Amino acid sequence: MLRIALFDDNKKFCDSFSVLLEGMEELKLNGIFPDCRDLEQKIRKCQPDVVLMDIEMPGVNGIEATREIRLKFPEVKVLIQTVFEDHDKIFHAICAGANGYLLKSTPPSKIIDAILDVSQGGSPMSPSVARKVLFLLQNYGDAGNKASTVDFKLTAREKEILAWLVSGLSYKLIAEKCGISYETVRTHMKNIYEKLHVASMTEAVAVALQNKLLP
Amino acid sequence: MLRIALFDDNKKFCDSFSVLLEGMEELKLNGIFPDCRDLEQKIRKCQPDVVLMDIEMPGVNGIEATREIRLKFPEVKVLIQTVFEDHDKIFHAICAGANGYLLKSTPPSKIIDAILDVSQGGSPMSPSVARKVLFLLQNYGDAGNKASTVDFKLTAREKEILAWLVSGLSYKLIAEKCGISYETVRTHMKNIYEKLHVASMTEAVAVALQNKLLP
DNA sequence: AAGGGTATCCCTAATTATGGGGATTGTTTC
DNA sequence: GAAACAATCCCCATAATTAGGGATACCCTT
Repeated sequence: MLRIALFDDNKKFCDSFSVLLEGMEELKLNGIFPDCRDLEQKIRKCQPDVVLMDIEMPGVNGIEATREIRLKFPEVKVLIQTVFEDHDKIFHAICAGANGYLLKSTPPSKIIDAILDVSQGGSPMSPSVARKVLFLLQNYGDAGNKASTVDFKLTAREKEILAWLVSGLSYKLIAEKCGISYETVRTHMKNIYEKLHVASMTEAVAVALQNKLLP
Repeated sequence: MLRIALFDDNKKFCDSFSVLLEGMEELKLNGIFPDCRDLEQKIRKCQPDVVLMDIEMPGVNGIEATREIRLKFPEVKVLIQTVFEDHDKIFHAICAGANGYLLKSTPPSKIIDAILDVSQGGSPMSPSVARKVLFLLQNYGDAGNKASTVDFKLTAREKEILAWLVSGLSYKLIAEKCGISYETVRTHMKNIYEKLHVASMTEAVAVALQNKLLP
C-alpha cells in the first residue's frame, strides 16, 4: 500500500483527487495541503511514499518544495502535476529532483499509473513534457561541452589581462602584476573592449566568463 | 499512412518486425537495411516518416547515422531501438537528435504505439530510459551549482540588481531600470559585496557567473 | 621598404565606483 | 511588542574607471 501526499491550492482538484483514490486498495491519500509552510513537519507527519506537487502555490513554490523534499527525504518520490509546460519550469523542476512531471490535463487513470510507476523508480512524463526534456538535454548537453562559441581573437597579453580582471584586480594592480605601466593596461583594456564589443569592466568579465574565453 | 524504414543487422528481429507490420493499414515498412552504408541514398529512396534505428551495427553506428539523418532530413523522425541502456549511449543518441529511445525488450504493441507517437511529435521512451534521461538532465543542469555549495542568501532585489550588473549596467542605469534611487542601488551593492565577500563590481560579476547565482 | 599588428607609454577631463557614516518604513518572526 | 531583516533614501570624501586624443618601438609578412 502506497501513502500519497498532495500539495495543491486548488480545492476542486484536491476534492476530485480525493474521490479518485477513495476505495483504492493500493493507494492511500495521507495528506492534502494547500501550501508548503512547515513542509518538513508535514512530510514527517504523513510519511508519504509519493508526493504529488503543484508548482503554483502561495508562499514557497512547488519547485523549491521539491528540492527540499528530495534533499531531506531522498526516499520520497515527487511527482510534479501542473498546468505549466514551458522549458524553464520543466528544467528547474527536474534539476530540483522531481521524479516525474505530469500536466494537469492528464486523465485520472494515467495519474494512477504514474504514481505506481514513480513509486517503482520510473519517471512518468506527459508526452509533450518528454519531448521538451529531450530538447533540453540535447541543448544543455551540447552547451556545457562547447568550449567557446565565438573567437574574439584576443592576443595572449590581452587574455592575461582579462584573466586578472576577472579575478578582481584593478588596473593599477594588474599593471603591477604584469610589470607594465598603468597606461599600458589602459590601452590593452581599450583594445579588449573593442574586440569584445563592450564598454565596461563588468561587461568584459561577463563576456569572458559566458564565452569561456579563459582556461 | 506512415512509411517506416528499419536499420538493424539482426535478421531475426527484422523478420519478426516485418511480420508485425504485415497487414497494418497505418504503417508500411518501406525498407529494411542491415547497415548504414550509402545512408543518404537509402533514405532518399524509401522516404520514410519514421526510422527505427539500432545502435550496434557493422560500419557506421546508429548514433552517427541518427545525426546524419536528423541533419539532412529534419522532417524524418528517428526512433532508437537497442539493447543498450547506459547513460552514455542514451545521452549521445539524444544529442544526435533521436526523437525517441526504446529498448529491445519493448513489447510489439508498444513499438507500434511509439511509432505513432513519434510521428506526431512525441518522444516515446522506455521507462528506464526516461529515468536516465531525467538523471542526465538533472546533472547537466546542476553541473554549475555543484561548483560552489555555498549559498550566498541574496534577496530577490539583490539578485535582480546583480543581474543588471552582469549585463553591463552602471549604478545609475540600474537605478533607472529598477525605478529606485542611485543611493539605494549603492546600499544594495554594499550588501551584495558583503554577502559575496567581494569589493568591486568585477569580482561581484565573476562570483555571480562562476557560481551561477543568476537564472 | 612599407604596412599591419602587438606592446609599450603619456595627457586631460569627465564620469563612476567605493568606503565611511547615517536614516525611515514596512514586514516577518519570536 | 521587540528584534531582525528587507528595501528605500541621504551626505561626504576618496579612489578608480572611461573617453578622447596622442606617441614610439618591435616583429613579421609581403
